Amino acid sequence: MGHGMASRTDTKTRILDAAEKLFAERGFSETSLRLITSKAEVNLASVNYHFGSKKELIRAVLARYLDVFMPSAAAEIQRLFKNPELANLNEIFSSLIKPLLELNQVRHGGTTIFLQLLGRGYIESQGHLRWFITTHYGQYLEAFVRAVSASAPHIPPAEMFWRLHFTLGTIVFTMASADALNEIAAADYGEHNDTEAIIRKVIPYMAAGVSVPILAKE
Amino acid sequence: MGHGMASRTDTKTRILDAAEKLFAERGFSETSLRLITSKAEVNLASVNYHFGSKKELIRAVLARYLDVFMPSAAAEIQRLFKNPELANLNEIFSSLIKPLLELNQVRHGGTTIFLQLLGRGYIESQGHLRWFITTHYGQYLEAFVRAVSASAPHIPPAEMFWRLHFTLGTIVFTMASADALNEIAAADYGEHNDTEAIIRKVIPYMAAGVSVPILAKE
DNA sequence: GTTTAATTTAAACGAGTGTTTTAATTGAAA
DNA sequence: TTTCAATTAAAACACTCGTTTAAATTAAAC
Repeated sequence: MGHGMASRTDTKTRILDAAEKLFAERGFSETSLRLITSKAEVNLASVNYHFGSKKELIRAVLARYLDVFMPSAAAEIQRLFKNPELANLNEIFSSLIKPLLELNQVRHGGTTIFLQLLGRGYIESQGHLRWFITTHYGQYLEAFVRAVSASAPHIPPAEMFWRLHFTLGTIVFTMASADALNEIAAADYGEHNDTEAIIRKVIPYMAAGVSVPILAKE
Repeated sequence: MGHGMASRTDTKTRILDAAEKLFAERGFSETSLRLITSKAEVNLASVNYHFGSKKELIRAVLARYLDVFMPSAAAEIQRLFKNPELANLNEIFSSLIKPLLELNQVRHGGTTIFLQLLGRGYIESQGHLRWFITTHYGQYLEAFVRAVSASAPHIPPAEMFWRLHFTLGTIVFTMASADALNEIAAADYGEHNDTEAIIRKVIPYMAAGVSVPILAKE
């Protein structure tokens, strides 16, 4: 029963740390277990020993971020609605900035990595990560959707569903190519934006899109 | 020199038709040449014989659509600006609908396939497809950027750069996951949207985001 | 009808994948 | 110190992948 607790945790963490970086950079299926374990300086078989399979490793990588982000984000939303006057969309989206940037304290570059992982998870892996997220964190997602819907009551639920996924695509694609975009922006416009600056640029864009009135058909 | 022209063209077309469908559905790296050639009912080696490599097959699949879409889209933009009064953003984005839907006449389901391919191309394949598109079709892209900038003169170039990439992310992510989103929308809201319906939903979102005034910092 | 180049075919190649197995090592409990 | 389960390690397994090779087939040119 008693055994080397320290070394086991260490190996698991080394794997998770190496995996999340590589997954975010190159995607899940493009990242082999051999590359992960060599970067982590652990044995190849240790992934299957500690996590069971590659698929479960992917889930563990995502869960480590979601377990921090989701409750924090939910608390921010709740705090916002304690206020008597209704929050507007910009405020709701902006309330996610703090939980997102806190991920940088959890791990270096955590904010960018998390958003990139989220994007990869939704695009790759036909549905099984989407299912994992909605079943494990559905309560948080629903609370967020309710908050947004209350702030834009003129948008019907079905339309809001689509617009929130447009929003997901906007943020996820932007963060996935943030490094490349930043290089171009620096070269062409002399701009140097960190992750927070980009988030603050994208929020007005998303808020405007989500709340734009639906045009009557001609 | 003279040789079986009919059979060669037929084989190449069979490969392209099978490949574009599978690439759009499952992504490039998740689609094996063996799956493509079995669906196309041609020999495995014929891909390397006719296209050289899998990477060049991917480019050929995309080029077959871009060669139709890009000139058509450019013509629409140009036609829009022949009109004395300035076009608004909704009109500019909407002018791409016709060129997009024309792809359905080229091939069954062509519009969806093209947009999904575009999304896969920008997300997968780290940069080499992005490079292929900008170097081969850059003139068309620049004309489009000029048209959008003229319609939103209150947005400085650097900000417009970011917002157009937000827009790219929105459309690309949406189309890459269009099938999955449509399934959810059908189950949860009883909605059944075709590609045109989704395009018409996303355009107001993007137009509002691109043109939203920049807030003075507090 | 013969020649000749284009095309198709079947088979193999070499490298890479996730996973499993079996043995060695570790370190706290007895 | 012995015991024994947890962990690490090295190797092999059973695939799949894109690509190449070499022979067979096709059909147009002469």
